[in-house]
Amino acid sequence: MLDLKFIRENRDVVVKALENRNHLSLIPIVDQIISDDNNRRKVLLELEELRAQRNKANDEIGALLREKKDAKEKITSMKVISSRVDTLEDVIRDIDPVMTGMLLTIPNIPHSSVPVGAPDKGQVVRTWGEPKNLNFKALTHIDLAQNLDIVDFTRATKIAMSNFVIFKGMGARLERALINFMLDLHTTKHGYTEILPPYLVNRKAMTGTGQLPKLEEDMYKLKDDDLFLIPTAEVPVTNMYDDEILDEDALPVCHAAYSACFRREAGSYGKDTKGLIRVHQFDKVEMVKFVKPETSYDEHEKLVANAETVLQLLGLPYRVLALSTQDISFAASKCYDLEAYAPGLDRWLEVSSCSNFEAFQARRANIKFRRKETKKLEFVHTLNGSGVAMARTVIAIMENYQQEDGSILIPDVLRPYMDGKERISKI
RNA sequence: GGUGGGAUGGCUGAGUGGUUGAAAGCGGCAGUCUUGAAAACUGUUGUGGAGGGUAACCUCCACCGUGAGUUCGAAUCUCACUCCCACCGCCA
Repeated sequence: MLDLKFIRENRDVVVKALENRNHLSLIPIVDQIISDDNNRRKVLLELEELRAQRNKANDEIGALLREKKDAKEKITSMKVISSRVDTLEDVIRDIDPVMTGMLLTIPNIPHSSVPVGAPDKGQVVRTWGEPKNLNFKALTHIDLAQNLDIVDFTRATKIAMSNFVIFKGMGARLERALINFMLDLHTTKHGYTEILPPYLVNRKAMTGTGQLPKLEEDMYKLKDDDLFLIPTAEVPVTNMYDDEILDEDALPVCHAAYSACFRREAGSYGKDTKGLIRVHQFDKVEMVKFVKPETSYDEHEKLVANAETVLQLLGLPYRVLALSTQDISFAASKCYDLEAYAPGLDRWLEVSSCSNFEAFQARRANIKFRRKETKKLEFVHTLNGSGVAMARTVIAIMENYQQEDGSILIPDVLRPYMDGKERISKI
């Protein structure tokens, strides 16, 4: 959520941001917010003036009654003012939820360093490693997995629906190894504290991080309880601290959380329907940071570096993309994607998304800290990034480490997590 | 699922219609004392908003779980909702 006062005083900046995001349809909403706000403040001025009168008169009535004097006349005249107060309060009461509703639909303002334009304006910031040159015909992870019997696509459909998967045998073991490897790395080497959060959260939490109200149709929802299956651990971990004031000395607060992630992927039917690319449930280790505003862009770079370390240790070639204004998410000011190369599919796969939300989420979720120097409360900046998302990383491992005989070598760093095994093969 | 109790400031906790933004204690901050610290003592200590001022700041309004209602006036009365706690039942 943007600060209302900021919108009021910086319409140009907000409009420019919407243009850069290609959300032109929201510009009239911004103007509506500004005019409603003007109207509201006008009403508020009169209302507060009347309430001041009323408070004063009430004190006098109280004093008269205490002295057992007659206050009838005063009470009668107050009835008039009170009824006017009621009327004005109704006006405010009608405007407020409408304004809040509109405010919640305005996306964050992209940082000045974000490339302006369509998704193809995103810039490759750097690449690491070389796409492997296999001297045989690379198979896709689908063929590899089926030949090795480590992922069962068809039975998952039987018990759930299409685009769910069952990991089996060494496939399940690989998944579990990756989770543990990533958590161990972030908690012991990168200074994150581990969190294992609930997978169901309430509407307030979903609104706090910005998934709601916009993306409700993308979420799995338990309508009897008004709870949602989390699309990412970002939601529970960020909202852990909603309505809290964090200790300045404790910042930055850094958490790493494994969770399953659930996405309906409504509207993406027909895209990436095969294999592990786009599934309704996948595992992910997420990194979340709460930081002082002046440090957030440095922390953002560190966050990306932490995610990159995962891919480097796994030996997966990848590239870092600075997303453009039309590609960054609703709540983000800036975002880097990490894409790992998958030789079987012959394409780059997004395995991590690292964003700086500045105060956008903190304002929604009301997460602050008190600055010792000024003794004032300020919103923290929040950041998060995948470190990294399992399913697609598994694709990259299978396809990059495949051997001509159809087996898959296990990356060195994972072997301690897999009984020291060197490869996944038939038998 | 059943029954009861509760929700007040950073925390504990008082307060049942009129100087209550809210007692008291703890904590925090500043000071006195001390070589330093502790103790003791003194002072201070909520948030959001509107308006005014270059600013330090000033004035006003709102906020005692949330929302509505009664009233000239609500932390206090009424209703609805949410959440929490305890016990019982069920259960990984």
